[in-house]
Amino acid sequence: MAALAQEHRLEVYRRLMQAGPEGMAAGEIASALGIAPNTLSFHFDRLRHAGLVSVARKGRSLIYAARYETMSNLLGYLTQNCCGGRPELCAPAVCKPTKPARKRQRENVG
Amino acid sequence: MAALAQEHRLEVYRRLMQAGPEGMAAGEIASALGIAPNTLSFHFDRLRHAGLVSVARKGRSLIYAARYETMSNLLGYLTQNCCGGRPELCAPAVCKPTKPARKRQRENVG
DNA sequence: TATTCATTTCCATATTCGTTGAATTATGGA
DNA sequence: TCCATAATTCAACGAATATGGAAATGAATA
Repeated sequence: MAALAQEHRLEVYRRLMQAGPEGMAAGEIASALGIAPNTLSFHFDRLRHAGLVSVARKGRSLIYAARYETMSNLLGYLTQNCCGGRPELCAPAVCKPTKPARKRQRENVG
Repeated sequence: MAALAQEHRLEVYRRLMQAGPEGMAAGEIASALGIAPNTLSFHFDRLRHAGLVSVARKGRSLIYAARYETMSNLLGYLTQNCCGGRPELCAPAVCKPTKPARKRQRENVG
């Protein structure tokens, strides 16, 4: 989770999300965001280690792409562990745009 | 967001979430989590500065409580900014436990 | 008032983090 | 092979972070 707690990494990740499954070349992101390539490489390492991005070589460029599943897991973790037992307090902000209707639920907390 | 990117702070916040609106005394959390009181005070400062907790004095103890609204905002921010344009990729993990039956059902994510 | 308890603030330290510059690996083309 | 491009690794630095001990603050109590 700490991987997204840094401005540059968050920017990078958002760009990759916008780029979609095709991803973007490292240099492309570097020039788009104005980050030095080696600095960006450092951040990529963090993102990759956190499982937030995947990488594949294409020619002489390395293509990075966001891993949606990990973000999904992160959101699930936050709602389960941080809002656990009281999802009605946190879920609305996330679920509202998709489906505002909720039922009551009962969940035990260790 | 960086406020939760630290193990101790995340633990503290989860405890406060579990404690509910009544909150917990600082010393109570300190002994429960095995964190030195002054160190904990440092982390409380971060959490409070991030708007994640509120504090109120009760007798000679300071009662900290989680602010659900901020977590709700955080989840909203993550879904909007990181999953923006593709909420169908992230929302399922959050919305599923509340009401699984409406559209297609997805396999559970770790 | 003096004392005691709970918590914070101050200070000092070891660690981690983000960044830069130089050197290195990897791919593609002449 | 040699060269250019793309990205990484390495070494190092300043800044921020997390932590603990000592002292100070605030509030209840005798």
